Amino acid sequence: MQITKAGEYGVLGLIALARRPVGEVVMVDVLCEEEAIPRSFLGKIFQNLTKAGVVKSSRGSGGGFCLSRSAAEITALEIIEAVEGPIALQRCLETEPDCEHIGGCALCGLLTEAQDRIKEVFAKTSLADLAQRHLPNGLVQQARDRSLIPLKRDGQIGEKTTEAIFDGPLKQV
Amino acid sequence: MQITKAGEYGVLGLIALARRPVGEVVMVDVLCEEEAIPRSFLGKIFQNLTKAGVVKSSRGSGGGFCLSRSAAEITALEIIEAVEGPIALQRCLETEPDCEHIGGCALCGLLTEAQDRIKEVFAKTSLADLAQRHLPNGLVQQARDRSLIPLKRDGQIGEKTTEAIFDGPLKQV
DNA sequence: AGCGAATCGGACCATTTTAGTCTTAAAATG
DNA sequence: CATTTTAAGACTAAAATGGTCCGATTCGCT
Repeated sequence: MQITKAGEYGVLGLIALARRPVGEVVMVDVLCEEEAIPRSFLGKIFQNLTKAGVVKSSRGSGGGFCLSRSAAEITALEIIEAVEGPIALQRCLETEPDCEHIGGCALCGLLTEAQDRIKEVFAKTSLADLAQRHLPNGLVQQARDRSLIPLKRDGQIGEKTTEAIFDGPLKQV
Repeated sequence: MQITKAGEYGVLGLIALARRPVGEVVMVDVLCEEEAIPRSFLGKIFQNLTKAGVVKSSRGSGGGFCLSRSAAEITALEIIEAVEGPIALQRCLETEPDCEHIGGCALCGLLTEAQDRIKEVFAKTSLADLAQRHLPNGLVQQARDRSLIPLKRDGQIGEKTTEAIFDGPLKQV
């Protein structure tokens, strides 16, 4: 009962993409650096996102990925299901439409309800929402290396600290 | 993002236990037959439920398991977490208390919310609720073997059919 | 046309988890 | 003390997870 790394990376990669102006084509390598994701893995994940119609890919020199729609029109549910397959807590609904227990199964009812709640949460959150409140993981890592952020924080990060992270000269990892 | 077989069997086994008068000691073998669960597997699962204080075990001849409390006081959340470990959609909260992304991670917020919703659903459902609306899997299987229920149903099972399943002579599988 | 840059698609691989089984030990009953 | 039942843990096969790697393809540029 966990989100997979693939799902996690997929969302993070898209957040990095969503930070740029719409339509800008970005290479996988760039996205990986920003969010500290293994390169070849994100490539594979983005293949699924392309098939699902979330991003558009262009090959060849100058190629890369861009969002196929505005970030506000892409939901977290869409992203996660594109990468991990449909969210299905119970198995019976996945393989066969009828539960083995023929309507007398209490578990199915319970799991269906839980599943619906999860989907609600994911469906109401857009990629734009996520991008807005996300601090790039790669930059955070770099900042930590340069001791701009303490490893164990005692308070919240203030505006100043955040600025410092973004303004400092970036060491490409 | 699925419930495990262990979790599923744990709930079903407890439902079977909850159908009896409180305090009655039942052997694993009996519960397995009723819900069509592999014997040795359910034994192991019930070990965890014992440790978690959901059931009490007694060894030796005449031994078995019984609920440690009334079924109304046991929640589905308690059962599932006892068997599968704590429900934690995101990993960062599991291993270390601080998210890697130091509060700037949009994913953590999203997953935490989804996780809270799941827990709500599971926490508000008691074992008594589940037992009430559950038709024993083993019996359903047997009934199907004897063609009391069509494999592909066209409608819902009526009262009559349900009665028939419970009243018929039971072939122990 | 040809070269290099870059993705696509799929094969491949190591590790972990899942879903069980089996065996030995320990406890309770008669 | 023999039988019955759980406890605990070792063991195993199969699937999922988390990647890597490489050849094919396609695009842009000269």
